[in-house]
Amino acid sequence: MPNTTSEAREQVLNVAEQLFMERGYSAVRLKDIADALNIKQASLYYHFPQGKEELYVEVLRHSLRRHAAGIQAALAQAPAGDWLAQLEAVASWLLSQPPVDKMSTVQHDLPEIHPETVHMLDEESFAALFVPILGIFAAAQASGQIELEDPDLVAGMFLGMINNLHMVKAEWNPRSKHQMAEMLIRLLARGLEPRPA
Amino acid sequence: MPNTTSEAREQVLNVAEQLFMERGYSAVRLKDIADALNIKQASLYYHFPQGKEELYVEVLRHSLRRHAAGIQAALAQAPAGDWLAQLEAVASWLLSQPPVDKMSTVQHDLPEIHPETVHMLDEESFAALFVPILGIFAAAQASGQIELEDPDLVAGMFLGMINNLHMVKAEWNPRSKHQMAEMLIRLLARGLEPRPA
DNA sequence: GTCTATACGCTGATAGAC
DNA sequence: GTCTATCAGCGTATAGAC
Repeated sequence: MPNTTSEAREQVLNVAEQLFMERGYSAVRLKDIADALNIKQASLYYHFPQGKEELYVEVLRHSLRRHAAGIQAALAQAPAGDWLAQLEAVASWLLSQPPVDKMSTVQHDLPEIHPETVHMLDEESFAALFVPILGIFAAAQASGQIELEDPDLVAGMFLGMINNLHMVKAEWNPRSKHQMAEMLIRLLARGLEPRPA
Repeated sequence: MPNTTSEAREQVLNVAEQLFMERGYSAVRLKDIADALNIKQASLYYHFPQGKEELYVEVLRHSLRRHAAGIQAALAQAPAGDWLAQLEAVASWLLSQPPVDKMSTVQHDLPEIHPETVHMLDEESFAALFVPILGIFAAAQASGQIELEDPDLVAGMFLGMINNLHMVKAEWNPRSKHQMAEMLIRLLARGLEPRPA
């Protein structure tokens, strides 16, 4: 019975995720994925009978599920109420993973995908990525630790900012991505500090 | 004599830029570009005899030249020494243009392009986009208006931040991109404010 | 400058053996 | 689960007329 969880299928998803995320949907050939797995292109159809599009969508869902769990875990491990530590924990998780550029992915690649599917992915990525981040800022604001006009905007910027770090080549900046994330978060924190009227 | 500046060629570049920037190199078919111009696919080879890759590279160079000029113009028009106004002017320019995601473009699409060409584009985008922004921050820092540890990092973040705004769908956030840019810049400015030890 | 016609390689996909 | 064999369709590119 295909289409269920299995060792081999999992491997396909992981390898495919790597490739799709770094090159985008249309630039990745099924042969590339098969080669990376040392199997033949046609063998992929055992796991994903509907072909490339199904594989891609499953990759995205797989990735989003992992991110939802990873971000929750990062938050659980960070001191409750410490929004700065929480942001850093989430950033650290995001940097440990292949890039998940919600927007870039969704807008570059998904024109080629069925619109209903796109909508579903939109909602899943919203729940997995955006909502938890937004929660951090909202809580910090509610407790008066920060002042911000538009939590949605800042949450989106945060995600984008961290994601951009994935693309910074080592030659551009000598620091590690984690160091850069930390500096940017510190900068953000300064900007959000409450201040006397 | 092809390969030179001409009305038709310019049109091709503009239409192709739009498509390449929103879908990425491999997802755009020469037929898509031709259709948008109401000409036939093969006709593109009159202007770009080397084919798709040449067209793409010329699109990028064309775009970078326009950005270099546009950013300079934006800076010239902003009050000298007013780094905030300068950032806003640059942001406004960038938002008026099709996206130029230096990094996303360079890393998604350019695997399929000759490496030497990639290097050249790297340098051109560095000079056209990064250097002017960096200049703003460096000058502001030199004159003591801001305090920042890593100007390169902040300049890169600024570019990425503005570019991300291109992908924010209207349903996500009711504000205009310019409003969002203004808010983000204000936030950044707060974070960079010098403060007493 | 743009067209028609066409060649050709590549890619996604199917069928069926092991 | 993975393989070989095969194919239809698409996308790039070329040749040459207008």
